[in-house]
This record gives sequence, structure tokens and C-alpha cells, in this order.
Amino acid sequence: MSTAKKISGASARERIVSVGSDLFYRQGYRATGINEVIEKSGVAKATFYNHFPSKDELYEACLEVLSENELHFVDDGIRSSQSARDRFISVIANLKPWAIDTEFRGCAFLNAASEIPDPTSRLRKVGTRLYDEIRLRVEKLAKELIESDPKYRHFDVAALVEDYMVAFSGAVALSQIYHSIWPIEQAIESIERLIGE
Amino acid sequence: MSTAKKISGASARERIVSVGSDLFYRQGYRATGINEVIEKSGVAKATFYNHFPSKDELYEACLEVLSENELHFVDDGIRSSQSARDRFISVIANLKPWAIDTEFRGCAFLNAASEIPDPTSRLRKVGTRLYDEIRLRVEKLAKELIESDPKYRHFDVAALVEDYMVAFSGAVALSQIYHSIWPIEQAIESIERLIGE
DNA sequence: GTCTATAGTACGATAGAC
DNA sequence: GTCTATCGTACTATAGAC
Repeated sequence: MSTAKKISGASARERIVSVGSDLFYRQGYRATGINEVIEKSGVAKATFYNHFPSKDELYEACLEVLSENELHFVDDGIRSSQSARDRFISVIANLKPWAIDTEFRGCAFLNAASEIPDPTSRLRKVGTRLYDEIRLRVEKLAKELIESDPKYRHFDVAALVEDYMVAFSGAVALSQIYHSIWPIEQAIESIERLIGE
Repeated sequence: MSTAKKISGASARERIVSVGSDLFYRQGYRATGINEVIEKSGVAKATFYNHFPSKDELYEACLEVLSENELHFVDDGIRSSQSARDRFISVIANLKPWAIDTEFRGCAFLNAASEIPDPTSRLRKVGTRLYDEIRLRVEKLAKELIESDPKYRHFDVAALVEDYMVAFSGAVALSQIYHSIWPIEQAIESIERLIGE
């Protein structure tokens, strides 16, 4: 997610979160020092700690931003599709430009789960919320698809959503591992095989 | 992966790699200090640096061990299955005990990819090699499945493998995100729906 | 191989002056 | 809000003595 844009002209807090989101996502949380965030934000150290009591609190704010970004990416893909079938496919198909855009850094929340082993952490909950949101969209689109044409009527919504989310997540994970879009293309084909031509 | 066993009675190098694998996997790479590894290994600092020139070199050795562990887990699951169908399913089905065993810490190589953004790093290559190995097993089992019964004859091997690997990886990723086995159960059902009863 | 000591750096976070 | 100075800690890594 290219979050670092229009650095100047924004409030100190906005700049900090923007820079933090970018650096934490690209380099990792622990690999990114708070000093680097402060430097690149163009704020004073005291200003930073005036807005955020700790690095963890900043990370949480950044994850919220990253979550909204990912969700907007999904929604934009859905909106720019014409048919019910295209809209359904779009959530996975849109991973292709997304992966290129993010340079295959993968899902910010899978990355966050790697660095934050504690599953009860508040930071982790941002990630599960995002995936729940994506699932809701997929469910809506699955229903729409099934109702759009009699040939889809034999599909079970729940099963279709499960298949989709598993393929979606697999595409995200594998494209990061392999640093390539072919896993995403395979996931798209997988879903297309599932629902037919 | 519960790598930390029989600490005493092994060579210094073995103890270091064993402890390192366990800590890096459970806590993360950057979150684990080299001092902690040395302490829990029961070796002297000089001994450690005698075996490994840097933390990175140790990490690589640990990733090799973790890779072998994950592959053994896959192979054991295949071996303990009776029919061609069971063997095929086993690779994903085995993720259930694996996820519980590892306390949902996910795939060591997805975690490594999170902490090591550079896709050209030697550390990353251990991960892609593992997934290539798993894919080879799935491909072999897919061929075996298709030849085992005429009702599977209409399946294309390549497509079946693609579907499988995407579902497999998605199950791994989602079970870590949600800290739960239900994504794995959904992936199993997804594959079962694919190949039929 | 063991032990301790420590260099040298970077970290997160705080304080004081303006 | 800005600036600089600094605390205390932890880090990777090295050196010296046994």
C-alpha cells in the first residue's frame, strides 16, 4: 500500500501515521525504529510522543489505516466491475494489481500476526476484523451471483464463500512467498473452474 | 514445531540450532535476542560465535531445520493414510494437528517472509524450496488419485494441484490469523467438495 | 570448550529550553 | 509545536583469561 503521499500539508499526526504505515508495512514492525518514523515524518520527538504514548499505539493506528486501505482496494475492484460474475471474481482478481502495487509485501495483517505472536493482542484484532469485512463482501457477492443466473442456483452460499476465502488467502500468502503473481492467477483460475465458464 | 527436546546430551551446535529454531519460530526473528538463544542453549557466547558467524547464519540453519520438520509432518501424514484419496486429502487434513501442535504460529516461512522483505535473500529461498517440495508431493498424490478410480479420470493434474496448493496455503494463513482450526476444516471441505464424495 | 567483561551501536522514551 | 541532550536498556559481536 503506497501510503506515503502528500507528506507536507498534512497535520503532524497524519504525517506520522502515513510514514509509519508505509515503513511498518514495507520493512516490518520491529525492523523499523521509531526514530526513523520521526525523522521521515518531519516532526520533533516530543511531538511524536505527544500524539502517541508508545510505538505500539502508533502501530495500532497504522494498522487501522492499512486495513482501510486494503478494504478500499477491495471495494474499488467490486465497484469497477459490471456483472455479478465479474464482481464476484474481482475480489481475487484485484489481488493482481494490489500485489504489484505493494511489491509483494503481502497482507499487512499476516505480517503483523508473524511479529505479534500473542493472539489476544489488540493489534491482532484489527486483522481479524478486516478478514471478517472481506468475508462479508464475498458473501454478499456470492448471493448476488447465485441469484443472477439459474446456472448458479445449485451453489451453496456458505460453501462458496468458504472456498473463496481459502483461495483468496492462499493467493495472498503464496504470492508473497514466491514474490510473483502466478499464485494469484492460479487462484483466479481455481475460482473460475469452480463456478464454470 | 516443538523443536526444543533433549537439549542436554546433544552437541553444542545441535543445542543452539534446536533452541534457536524454537525461539525464532515462536517469538519471531527480530524479537528473539541472540543472548536468549545462547542462554537457553547452555553454551558460552564464544562457543556460539565459534559455530555461527552471525545471527543471520544461525537463522538460516534454523530455517533449514524447520523446513525439514514441516516436510516430515507432511510425509508422516501421507504415510499413515491408507487409500489414494486419504493420502491426497492428508496433506491438508494434517494441518489440523499441526496447527494445534504449533499453537497456531503458522508457517515459519510466511513468518520469515514478513520479517525479511528482500525476496532475493538466501533465507527466503528456504521457504520457496519447501513449498516446491510440498507441491511435488501433492502432484504425485494427485496423479495417484486420478489413476486410482475412473471417477477421478476427468480431473486435470495441474489444475488439481493448483487448487490444492491455494487451499492449503489459505488454510495455513487463515488459521494463524484467526488462531483457530476452522479455516483448516473449511479448506478440507473445499477439497472434498472438489473431488466429490 | 568454559567464564566474564565490554566494546559499540541502536533502541524506546523522557526532559529541558525555546 | 520546535530543537537538542540524554537516560537506561538491549542489542550484536569481540576480546581476554582459564
